[in-house]
Amino acid sequence: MPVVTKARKLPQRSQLLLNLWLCSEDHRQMMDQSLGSIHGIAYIEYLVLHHLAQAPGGALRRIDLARTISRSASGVTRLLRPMEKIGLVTKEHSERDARVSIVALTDAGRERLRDATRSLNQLSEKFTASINDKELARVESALAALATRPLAS
Amino acid sequence: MPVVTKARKLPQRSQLLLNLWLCSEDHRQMMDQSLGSIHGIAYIEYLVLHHLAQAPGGALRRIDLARTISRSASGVTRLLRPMEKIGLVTKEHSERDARVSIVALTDAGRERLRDATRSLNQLSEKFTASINDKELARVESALAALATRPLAS
DNA sequence: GTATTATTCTTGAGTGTGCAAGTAAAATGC
DNA sequence: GCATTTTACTTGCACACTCAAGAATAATAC
Repeated sequence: MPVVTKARKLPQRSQLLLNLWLCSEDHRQMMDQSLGSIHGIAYIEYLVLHHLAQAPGGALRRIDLARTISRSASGVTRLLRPMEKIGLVTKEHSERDARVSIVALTDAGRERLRDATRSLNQLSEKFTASINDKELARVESALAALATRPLAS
Repeated sequence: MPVVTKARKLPQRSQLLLNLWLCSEDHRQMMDQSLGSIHGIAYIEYLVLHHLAQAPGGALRRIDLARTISRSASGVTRLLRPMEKIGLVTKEHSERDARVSIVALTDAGRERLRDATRSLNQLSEKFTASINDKELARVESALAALATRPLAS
C-alpha cells in the first residue's frame, strides 16, 4: 500500500508572502510590456528616471541609485549603458571624489519620464481599480511596515 | 536662467505598485539566499515543489506548472532539468497524450519540501512580524483583489 | 481520410542579473 | 608619510529567463 502524504496548506503568513510575490511578478510583467511597447523603456528604467527626477539636481551617484532600486553596482553599470546611448541620462564626474561617477537626467530623459508617467498612472489606476481608497491606504501602511527600508509615498 | 522642473510625487496608486514591487523584490532576494544556503534550492524551486505537493498525485503537466508559477514553457524546461538531476522530481509520460510530459514529486522532493517549509515558515514569521493578524487579513484580501487570477490561501 | 490548425515541449539566440575579481582612489591607522 | 583598509566602479563569467523557431502530436474542418 503506497504511503500517501496529505498535502498541507501553508500558514497564513507564508502564503501571503508567496501571493505577494506572484502578484508583484504579474504586475511587473504587465508594466514591462506596456511601458516597453509604448515608450521603449523597461519598468526598471522608468524607476531609474523617476528616482533621478526626485533627486536634487536630477543626479545621483551610481552606488546610491543601485541601493535605491535594489540592484547591484554592476547591474547599474549595465543598466545605464543603453540609457546613456539613447540620451536619457549622462555620465558626469564628481569633482570631489574621483572614484564616483554621477548619473544625471537629460532633458530627453525628463521628457520620456513625463510621457511614461502618464501611461504608468493609467495602468496603475486600471490595475488597482478593484480596491477602494480605504483598502489602498491599509495596504500602503502594511507594506511600509513590511519593508526593510523607508518607502516613498 | 535654467528651467527648473519641479519633481512631482506620483499618484497614490502608482506609488503603491512601485512599493509593492520593491518590497517583493527584497523579500524574494532574502528568501532565495536563505533557502539556497540552508536547503540548496531557490525560492522558485520551492514554489515548484509546493505546487506539485498540492496537486493530486503530486504531479502536474509542465504547461500547467508553468502557468501556475508565471513562467514560460521553456523556463520550466530549464528550471526542471537540474531538479530532475538531483532527484527532486521525475519526468513521466502521459498515456493519453503523447505531447505532454508530466513532472512528479519524488520522495526526496517531498522530504526537501518538508524541511524547506519549516525554514520558510520561520522566515515568513520574521518578515511579517511587524504586522498583526488583522492587518495581515486585510492585505490578503487586497492582494486577492489585485491578482489577475485566483490565489491560494 | 486528409489538410489545416492548435497544443506541448525543447532548443538556440539574445538579454538581464549577480558574484567575484580587478582597478583606481579615498580614508584610516600608525 | 606610508601601509592598510574601505569605497566606487567595471568587467568576465555563470546563470536564469524570454522569445522565436522547430518537432511531434492532437484536434478540427471539410
